[in-house]
Amino acid sequence: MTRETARTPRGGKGYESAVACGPGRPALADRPLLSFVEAVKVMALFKVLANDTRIRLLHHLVRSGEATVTDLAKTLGMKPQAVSNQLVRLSDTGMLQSRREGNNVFYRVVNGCVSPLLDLALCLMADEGGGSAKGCT
Amino acid sequence: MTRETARTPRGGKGYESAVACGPGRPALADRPLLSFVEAVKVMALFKVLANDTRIRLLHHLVRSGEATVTDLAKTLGMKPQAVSNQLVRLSDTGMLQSRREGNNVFYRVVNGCVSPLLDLALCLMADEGGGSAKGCT
DNA sequence: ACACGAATACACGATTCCGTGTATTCATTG
DNA sequence: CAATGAATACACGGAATCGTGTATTCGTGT
Repeated sequence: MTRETARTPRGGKGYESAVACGPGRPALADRPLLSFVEAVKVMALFKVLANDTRIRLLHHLVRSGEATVTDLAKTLGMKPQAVSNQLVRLSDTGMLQSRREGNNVFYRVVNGCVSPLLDLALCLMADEGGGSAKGCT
Repeated sequence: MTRETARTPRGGKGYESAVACGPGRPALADRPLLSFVEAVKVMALFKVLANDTRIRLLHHLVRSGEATVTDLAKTLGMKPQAVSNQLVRLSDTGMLQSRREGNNVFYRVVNGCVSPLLDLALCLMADEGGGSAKGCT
């Protein structure tokens, strides 16, 4: 309780959420502090994204719309087993969905948050290397 | 229960980036496929976020603007060593910045992407638990 | 100089994760 | 039915991660 000043007029204090995520969602800064279980949930989400293979899979799927396991395996230069493992993992989070057509299984992105999230990540990544004026918005 | 209809009118093909991340940035779907090193960089970023302690630290800092190590440690109910470790880790990515005042060290968020990223994560998390209509945008 | 608290640095034990290799299931074709 | 190819299930070895405990640095006050 030394200095409560600062109070940083950063964007998003009193605003609504920057991302259009349903109507009337309060801004992040106005939400009550994340509970432990909420934090664990968010952690689980980021944990799924914390893997270069899964990131490349997601980006390829965002670009192509749909792809089979072998197609993805060839594109990434990996074995189908490894790719399938990661695809299952991505499906468990609700980001992906599979569709069987004959002998092949097509995967596609079914959650609209995935693309913005990747975009924002690239954004933040660019800022790191950038100079002083950080912040994407 | 494979929903085969769909054919998903994937948003963001030909658009600019959904996140205002500098002018003229192409949409994610229009970018060339992520190279290996790019994917590794993004992975490193998500890896830092893939921890409940760091997430709660970030959220608390987004809310309070600035806080000391002991303050954060008390808020999270953890030892100062653990909190300091995670704060250093967050600082290495350029999300946080430290400022010394007397005996205490204040940390604060210095990258504008952090808040939207957390917001979007909560968003996606809500969708998972939600029913059928997935997608935040 | 000395003591005290805040913050950090470092090594250790337990846990988790990822790709590989092997085996199994599913669908098509001869 | 046998055979092939696609996809998945499962256990294994190597690597990374996290909080703890101990020791050290930094700043202040007596």
